Amino acid sequence: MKIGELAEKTGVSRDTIRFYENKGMLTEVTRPFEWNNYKDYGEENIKRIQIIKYLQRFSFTLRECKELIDQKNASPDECPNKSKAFQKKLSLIEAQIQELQETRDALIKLI
Amino acid sequence: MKIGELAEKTGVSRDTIRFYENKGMLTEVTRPFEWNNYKDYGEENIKRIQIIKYLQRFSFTLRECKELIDQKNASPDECPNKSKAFQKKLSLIEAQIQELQETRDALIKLI
DNA sequence: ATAAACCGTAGAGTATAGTCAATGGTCAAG
DNA sequence: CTTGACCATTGACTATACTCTACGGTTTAT
Repeated sequence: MKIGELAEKTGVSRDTIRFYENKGMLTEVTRPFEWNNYKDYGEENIKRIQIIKYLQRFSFTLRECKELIDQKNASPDECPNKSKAFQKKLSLIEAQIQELQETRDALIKLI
Repeated sequence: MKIGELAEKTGVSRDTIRFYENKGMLTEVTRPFEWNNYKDYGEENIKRIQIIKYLQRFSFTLRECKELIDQKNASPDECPNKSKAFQKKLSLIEAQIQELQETRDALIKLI
């Protein structure tokens, strides 16, 4: 699969794919042809990019996405650190909500 | 008032003061001495920096702080655009809360 | 055969709000 | 009179997640 096809299938730009690739977040990227230097992106990368997009919805950073992806590959039973990471992210989001609510209340008092 | 004194009185660093100055957020900065090139920061800047810190609590950006400060100088009756800006900021914060709450709920369902 | 569409790399730019380092000059205390 | 504390300027660096440009080579369609 060439980069354009992967871009189309995932809905992210070529540039973004190369960006992820440079960060070491993709897998099975080869250069199968001798007469050009085009790369081939394995099917697995469709799922990887979907996972990234999914995790980003919960405000995971790319660094965190990479950690989770790497861990998942390390242990076939997907769970232990994953749910810990989700719990942690949940706490963070709740703290942000709290802080914003306090700011909002202060603002309301002001107006 | 030299920069060090202003820094001490406001609790922000010299670097930050120079940063604000470059952004045109300070006033009455003169160079009253011929034998050195030390600057003199007018008393007014204490209040300016306090206003900036105050507005930042409500997540106003420096650009917005500058606009508000400039407007305030334009019209001695402080109110009209100011309260509009605060209303707008309030809506934004409430939208952020909303979004974070939705993310949180999605996360909770997931866990 | 040629133009459009694609591919690769490298490096710069975007936004925010500062912070840090280097350089050189100045002031105050002992 | 020298040491330490202060001042000014310039430019680079931080983090995040891309996006864009420039350059040159390749493939595909007409």
